Amino acid sequence: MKIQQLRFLIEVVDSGLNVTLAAERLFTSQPGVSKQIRLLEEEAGVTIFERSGKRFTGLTAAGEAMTRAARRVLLEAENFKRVADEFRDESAGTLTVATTHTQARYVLPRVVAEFTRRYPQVRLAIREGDPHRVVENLQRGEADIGIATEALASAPGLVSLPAYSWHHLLIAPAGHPLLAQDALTLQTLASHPLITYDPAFSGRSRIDEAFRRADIEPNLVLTAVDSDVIKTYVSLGLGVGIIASMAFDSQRDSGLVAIDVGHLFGANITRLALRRGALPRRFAMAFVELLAPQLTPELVSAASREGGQSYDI
Amino acid sequence: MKIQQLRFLIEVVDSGLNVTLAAERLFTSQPGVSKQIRLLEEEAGVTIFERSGKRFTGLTAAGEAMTRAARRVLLEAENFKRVADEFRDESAGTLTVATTHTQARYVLPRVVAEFTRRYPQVRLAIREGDPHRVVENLQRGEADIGIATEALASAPGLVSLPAYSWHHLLIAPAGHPLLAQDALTLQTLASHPLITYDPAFSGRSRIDEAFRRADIEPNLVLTAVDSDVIKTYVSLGLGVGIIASMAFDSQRDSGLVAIDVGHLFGANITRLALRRGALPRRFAMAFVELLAPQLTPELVSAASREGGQSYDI
DNA sequence: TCCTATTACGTCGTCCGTAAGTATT
DNA sequence: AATACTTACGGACGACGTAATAGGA
Repeated sequence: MKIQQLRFLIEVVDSGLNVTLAAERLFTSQPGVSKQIRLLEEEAGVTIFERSGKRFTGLTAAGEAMTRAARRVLLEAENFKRVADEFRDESAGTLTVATTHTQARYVLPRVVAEFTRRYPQVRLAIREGDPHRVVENLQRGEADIGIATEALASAPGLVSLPAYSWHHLLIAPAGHPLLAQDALTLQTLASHPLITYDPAFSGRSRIDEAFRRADIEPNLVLTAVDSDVIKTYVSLGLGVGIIASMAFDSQRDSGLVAIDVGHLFGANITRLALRRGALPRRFAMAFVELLAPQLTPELVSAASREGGQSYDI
Repeated sequence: MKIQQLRFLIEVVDSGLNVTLAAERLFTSQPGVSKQIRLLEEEAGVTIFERSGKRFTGLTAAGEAMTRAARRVLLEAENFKRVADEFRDESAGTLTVATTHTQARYVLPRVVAEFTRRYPQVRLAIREGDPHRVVENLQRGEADIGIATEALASAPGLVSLPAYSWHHLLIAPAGHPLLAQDALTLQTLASHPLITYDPAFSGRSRIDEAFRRADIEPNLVLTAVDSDVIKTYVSLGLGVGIIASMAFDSQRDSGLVAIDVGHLFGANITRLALRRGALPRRFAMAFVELLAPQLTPELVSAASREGGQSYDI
């Protein structure tokens, strides 16, 4: 049994049982993959793939279990290499962070600034996408760290930790009548045209939930991925905006006034996720600590190892 | 990086940094091992072994961490094979149980009888030794299951579960004055010549502890590994014996009388141990369940995966 | 008929074993 | 001087790529 055979096996499974596609992704020849799969099956004495003639049509029960076991082996093999990398050059390498627009635009800049100062040799890549994209990036091992408010907590194969808590702000042009209100309610809010985030972004679920629970239909005139877009249209008088607290800067956003509406929509927890079982490199843990000081390297290291879902044979 | 290189690395470390010995144990040539180690170091770009000239004198910090990581890879590789074995032939294979004399002689026979009836295809091997030997067998992967009353709970690299509880018996020839005593005390006991287990066996630690706490010096005239030896000498009138409750059978041991002295020495818990992270085969779990019905396969399977000690780089 | 996996075959790499060399105790 | 690792070299196996073949959709 060779590591590469396991790699082939996993790639075939992840390519939807298409050996040709798997071979392309592995930058090798299709017959080579085919043969190694066969050799693996012979050595194990077990049929991994259900075949109808020459097509792979599914995984046998053995194949399911062996795929899971193979993933573990590969994960540990990656970790081995990562340990070596760590010692070869403590402070060089690549750190890929998958996150959403709001985080990338308003939260990460100060973290990135400090990080690149401390680790000038680390190539930092930020992948922006919606929360499900973030999850996917992590699951595939294409990103080391994921940061998002949605989708991370329950994703299989990942561990997530709370990074920080925030709430929503209402923004409106200076002088807007809503700003003079004493106790703002959802009812009042619903009587104005609203601009906020796209579904699945930046705590939008909390907003929907609050209105639904109150059985009020908000008047959403525009939704955006991007807080800047929201602010722009609010400035133009198209409506009042609801944005994440960290997206507002009273200096930069002069002309707009923000008031706290945390009491209406509750607190949001932005979480940080890692692939379960994948040991983060030291500089990755440093990045995490810069983002959320309570997440010490020890804590993050322990979390990455914790709770491997037990798999039965 | 190849699995075999990791195997070589671990064997060299476990051979006390002696490459020649490692090569012998691996049934291969010494230069081959030497070369693969070197290749591994080159590929990783890291020095694993400290050398003084041509001798290996120690592990570098990187070597320590990489050794730990390599062990994990190998453990998962073994698990992969075990999964394959499980499916190739659900009910064939080898089960090695490491245990102490008392367990092997008095507890396991009924378990083994039932097990071999249910799994006639499984080759069952019982390795007898003192508790530290049991631990060693497990740690080296030479045994699948360890059963002992001592040493298992705190052993690194193992997980242990309580199997059953027992207590000590006092045995004496029929008619012995001690048997007529109403409330037996340590003090009374100490006034007779005693025969019991060797240190580190069958709850001997509890016996020592009880006497030490009462600040009484017992008169140990003979110690043995083996309850049968103890019974023999008790029959000969050399003294009174203290043995494990499961070692006495009033039928077979006629001529001897036993009384419970659990109130003097407390309860002993015989534990069952597995190598941490090593997935037991189904028949191994069946063996465990026969021994201790409360240890269900689900529970054992979960335990084997639990609490991987986190390792830092 | 197209697509996909297997079979066949030649080449290159690499792993392993033997033998000689060199450094350390 | 003995022991232990490294270097050198030759042989054999194995992995991979190309080309041809067979089996399904």
